[in-house]
Amino acid sequence: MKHHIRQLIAEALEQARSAGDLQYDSELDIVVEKPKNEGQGDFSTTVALILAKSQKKNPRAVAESIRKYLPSGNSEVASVEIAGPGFINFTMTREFFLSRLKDIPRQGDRFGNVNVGKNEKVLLEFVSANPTGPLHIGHGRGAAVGHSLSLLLKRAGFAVETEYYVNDVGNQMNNLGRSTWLRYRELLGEAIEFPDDLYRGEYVKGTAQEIIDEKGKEFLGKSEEEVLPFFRKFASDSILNGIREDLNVFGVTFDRWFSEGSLYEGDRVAKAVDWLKDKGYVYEKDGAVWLRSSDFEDEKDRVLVKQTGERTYFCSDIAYHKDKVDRGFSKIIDLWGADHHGYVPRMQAVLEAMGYSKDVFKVLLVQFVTLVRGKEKVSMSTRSGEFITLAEVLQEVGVDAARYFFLMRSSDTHLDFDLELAKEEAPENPVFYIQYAHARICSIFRNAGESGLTVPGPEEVDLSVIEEADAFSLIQKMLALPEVIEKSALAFEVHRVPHFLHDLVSEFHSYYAKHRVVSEDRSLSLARMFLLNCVKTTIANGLSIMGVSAPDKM
RNA sequence: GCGCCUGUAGCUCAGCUGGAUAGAGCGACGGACUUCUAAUCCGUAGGUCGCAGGUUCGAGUCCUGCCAGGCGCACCA
Repeated sequence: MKHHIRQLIAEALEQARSAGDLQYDSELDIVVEKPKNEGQGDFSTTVALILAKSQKKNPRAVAESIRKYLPSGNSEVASVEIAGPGFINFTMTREFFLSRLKDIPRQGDRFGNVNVGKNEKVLLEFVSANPTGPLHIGHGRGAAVGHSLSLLLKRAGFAVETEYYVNDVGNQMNNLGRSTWLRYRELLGEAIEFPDDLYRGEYVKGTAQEIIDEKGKEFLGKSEEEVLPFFRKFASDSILNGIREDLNVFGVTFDRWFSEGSLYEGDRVAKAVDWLKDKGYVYEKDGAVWLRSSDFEDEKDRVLVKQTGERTYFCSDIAYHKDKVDRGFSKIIDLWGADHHGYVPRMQAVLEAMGYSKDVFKVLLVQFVTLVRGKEKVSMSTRSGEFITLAEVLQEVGVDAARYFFLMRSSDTHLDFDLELAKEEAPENPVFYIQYAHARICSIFRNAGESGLTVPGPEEVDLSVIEEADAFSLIQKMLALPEVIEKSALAFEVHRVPHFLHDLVSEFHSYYAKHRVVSEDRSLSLARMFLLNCVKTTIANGLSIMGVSAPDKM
């Protein structure tokens, strides 16, 4: 919608320039926005204010020379006015909004989609929690944000693929196997002193019990070397399955589960290192192999191969990201927990060392989640292995509330997740507030159906009977969805979607309270049903980005 | 000590690439159900946008310094 206005302005500017009224050469960024206050029109632009300086004229005069070339008094633009220091305000006709409103049912569940992505291949990696324990609440936020971001980017026209990187090699896997082995023996009656540096969580006992159930005591008496491969594999498989299950329940799926171990097949890790070596970014020192990451923005060089000959995690991560690039993605997005932010510069350095421009690779950091119950903080201590799992939260508050709460704040602020509020089926709970609007509209339609009324199609409906100002405000709000999707996708900011929905729904509830939809006036009833059907579609599309259901009945 | 994120109403947070009079929810207070779902609506109160400078026609938004909180600063993953 704003694009349309922007187009009008661009044309007027061009005419003003060729007529010699204005001189400028650079591409102008034309900002169109919706004025906050009554009486300032439906759209407004600041181009005149921005141009004024280079024109060495006062902004109002610049505005006037633009306005000369702007259409007005036609079927779309009712009037164009200059206000304040030099704003150009557009007032649109009702027909303009009503005809655009009809696009909503025509587009249905595609309404809101845009094509700023131009089908660009994007790889979005998120969660990627190590298979050494169940997903906790922090992973939940990453999962919700990542998955919704992928849905958002798709709606914005990007060709997105999602991926979970499974860190299934390395010392941590041995530790997990060892932990399980110890618990196994403990459960079978042995007295065990459990070391601090192993995984102490309860779930390890669960895994050990599974082994007992399946295999009985057959490992007892054997050496650790003998049994470790089995325990390691069994435990990580079991945990990874659990993670998959939790994510399924949460409605989060991935296009690909990428195994770190698979990088070692065919020596892909070594090849990636060699490749960087050829470019002169790798050297040996103190018996270790280093990447000269300080040539880029990293503060120091990083070890790729330890003195022991083992490769670091960073090393396989290089191979992994090289693989991503090799697969033809022109945009690579990683979603990490904020505690990994120190890792960003070195990964950035890798991509640059590989010769890619900085904006190919983007790390999005998701800040921590604090669980609260009303006023009380729910304490979590990772050290003891006692943390709140995602599964527990889902059990308590449900998928919809959890997804909404994870998404409603900007990812780079800490999130207070109020369990008490999330599970409340009350107006204070924003998820229910929005879902209720959808259900309410469905309910109105059911009711109208009893009077023989069904929602009319865009070709048959007569919208001229809609005159209320708040209906037009509602319409403008709905028609903003494409812009919301475009902007939040380009900024990678999913939280704008729930904010948009909350605003929209609030206008709907208010409209509902003031105007009766189904009345004796048949054509007015039909027109309003059409309007509400558009609201319903807009809500449903917004909720679908968040992975929150849009119920017909509550 | 260095780096990243954050500081906006009592609480939790929006504020889109700087734009017209800083917004919402919760909480508080006061109203509205014989009427399509009151899981809703309407109204009132509540702010030196952490502090101090700077940039400019204009700053919550950009720059510098300081203060406070969170998180990092491994030949761990």
